[in-house]
Formats: sequence, structure tokens, C-alpha cells
Amino acid sequence: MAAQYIDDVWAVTRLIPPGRVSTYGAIADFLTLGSARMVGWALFQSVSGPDNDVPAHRVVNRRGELSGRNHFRPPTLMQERLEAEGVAVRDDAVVDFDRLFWSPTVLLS
DNA sequence: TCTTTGACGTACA
DNA sequence: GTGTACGCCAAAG
Repeated sequence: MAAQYIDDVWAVTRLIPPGRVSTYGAIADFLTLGSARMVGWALFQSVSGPDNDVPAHRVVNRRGELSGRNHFRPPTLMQERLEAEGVAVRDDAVVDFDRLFWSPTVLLS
């Protein structure tokens, strides 16, 4: 069974609205994991395992780059899904990332 | 058990 | 803007 933080990360990731993106640091800070790497690891488990019902493609690094696209099958799946949701991707990075950025902290409001 | 690596981020030169 | 260093925590070898 997955660890608790894995479940939390998946829950937050599922809350990301379609057409929006979030960052590892924002989720890590929201869950007070203390390390953004845990977020990436948790999402990697979702993509690698059978529980791929997590929109991991909506989570990018701080620059808005698709750093984890190489872990998708095929590696272009991440960009394809983002573009399918209306998120423009250019040079492995989200266009207008500042505008499309979504933070889980909005749930606190 | 120790070492290395990893979907990151911040600090500093 | 670029390169280096460190912290952070967990999994794999």
C-alpha cells in the first residue's frame, strides 16, 4: 500500500483543474513535505504503477518545464495531454506558465 | 548498512 | 544567465 504522502500528493494532483498546471514545490509546500522530490517520486509511482488515474502531466517544475516527460509512455504523452487540454507547450515548457499556474493554496480560501 | 540516484528548489559565485 | 553546492526524503543496488 502506498505511503500517506503518496496518497496526499495524488489527491492534490487530482484537484488540479483541466487546462491548469501546478508545480512540485507548490504541492510540497502545501503538504509540508519539506522536499519537492517527494512529489515527483509520488507521481512517478502513479505513472509507473497501475494507478495511473492521476493527471501527473499537470505537474511541472518551477520553470514550467516538462521535466518528467521522459517517464511517460510514450515520452511525448505528457505534452500531448497538456495540449489536448488547451495548454500550449513549446520547447518542453508550458507557454504562459505564470498565467496557467494553479496553486493548491486556493483551497484554503 | 552504506552509497548512489532522482519528475526539485534555493543559495551563491 | 550559467555553473556549482547543498538540502531535502525515499527507494534501489
